[in-house]
Amino acid sequence: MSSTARNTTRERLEAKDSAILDAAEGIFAQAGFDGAKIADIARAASVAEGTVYLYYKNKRDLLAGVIGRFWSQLTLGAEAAINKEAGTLDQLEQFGRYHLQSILNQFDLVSLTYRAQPQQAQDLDQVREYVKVFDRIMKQGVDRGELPPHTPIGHLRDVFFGTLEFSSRTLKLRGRPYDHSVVTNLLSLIVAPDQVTPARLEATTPSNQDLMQKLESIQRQLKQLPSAK
Amino acid sequence: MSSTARNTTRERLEAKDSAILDAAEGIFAQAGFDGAKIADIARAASVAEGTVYLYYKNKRDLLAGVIGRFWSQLTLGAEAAINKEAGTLDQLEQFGRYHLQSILNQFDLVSLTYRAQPQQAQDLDQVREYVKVFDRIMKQGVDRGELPPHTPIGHLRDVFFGTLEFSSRTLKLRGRPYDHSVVTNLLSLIVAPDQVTPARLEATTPSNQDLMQKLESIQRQLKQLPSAK
DNA sequence: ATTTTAAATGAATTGAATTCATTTTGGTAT
DNA sequence: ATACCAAAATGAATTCAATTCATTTAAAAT
Repeated sequence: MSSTARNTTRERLEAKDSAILDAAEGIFAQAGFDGAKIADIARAASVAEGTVYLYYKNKRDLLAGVIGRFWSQLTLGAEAAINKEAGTLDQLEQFGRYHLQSILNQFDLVSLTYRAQPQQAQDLDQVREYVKVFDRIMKQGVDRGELPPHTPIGHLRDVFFGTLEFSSRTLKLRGRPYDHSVVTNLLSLIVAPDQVTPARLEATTPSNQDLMQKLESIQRQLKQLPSAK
Repeated sequence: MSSTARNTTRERLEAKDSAILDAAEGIFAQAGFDGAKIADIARAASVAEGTVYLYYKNKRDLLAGVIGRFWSQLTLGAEAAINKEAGTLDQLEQFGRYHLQSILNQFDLVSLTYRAQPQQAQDLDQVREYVKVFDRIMKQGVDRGELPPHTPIGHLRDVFFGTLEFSSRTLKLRGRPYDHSVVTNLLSLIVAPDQVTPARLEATTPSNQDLMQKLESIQRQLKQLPSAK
């Protein structure tokens, strides 16, 4: 078996796998999990019913494959949509906008993500990867000194994704399209200092050490200025 | 047909309906939608399989019945958990705490609420009723002058429920129990500091806070300078 | 007590997921 | 080229559970 031959074989198999996922994605999104028939998926992928089971253990596993690929692609799209040079607030806005638009466009698929008890923990691996995009932006924001040192990233992550997911449901329910004010409003809660509130302050009350760090960070920035403006 | 007789008949039917819902709730929660077998539910409710279909058109409809009753009860529980005499922030905290605890305790049932494409719009009627509890608290807060006149209640509603739902998923995923800081943190985002009762403000406003805010504001201004960075 | 109507039953039907004995295909060695 | 083998694919047969329905049982009305 030559290496080239093996490659073409694998490519052929991957193409078929991909065809099955494409078909399944369409049918799942259109008919829901229960409504989707393996027979239909097989037909749409131009394979026999039995073939589907060579690639996926069962219907649930097939859905997991579709969902996993979907979130992987979403992660790639997000990386592309975010300007790494921009400031934290801008990056958050780009990500928030991208996220809300995406989950609205693919609402049916997203809804299938958390169908009752994801059997395998690793069913959500790709979702976790996606969520890390937010963590990275926030961490960078703290490192850059654009966010308070003790920003509760974990909590804010739940606020960010939770709010956008719930908002997408609300919009869908009312037959409304993408609404940028959802993102704006959310960001104002997450990053705007003017709206910082007592409990949040309590959670993030900076120590004198934090203040010193902040001053040093400002000092470093000042040094980069050619001249005082 | 005497009025007493009709009552006992109806009561008997309602008791049976209730028994079916009880059984279904337990089995759906334990086995998920697909895993739940009508045969098991019927056995648990001590009725024949066919009887289930006299009360509910099909399995999906039965689930809708379970979910509807669940959220109705949650609404009653919420009303009971909230002290109407208390201030807005306290009421929100009571509701937030109640909500998070409830959806954690009944996580499996809650997960079944938004299973792919709720067929009938009215499947979510009870959820809407529940959500109104939040609206009422907020509206009262605005009327009482405890919240700003233009508080975006609709947006904040999505933040409130979205965050708590997502947080509950996070906690479950990590095998963590109820965590009050989730509620505290959320409320700090939703309720602005100058609207909070003076006592609470005094208790939680440290002086370093102001310094930190000022420094951050200076830093943001620095970033705006053309030559910076 | 008899008739009528409603409720309940569970065996039979149906429909779709999954399996598996068989066939086809593609690669490798002779 | 041909024969051979293993991998891949097929789709008819099996299995499992939702749903239906002819029949029985219980309750209400007369």
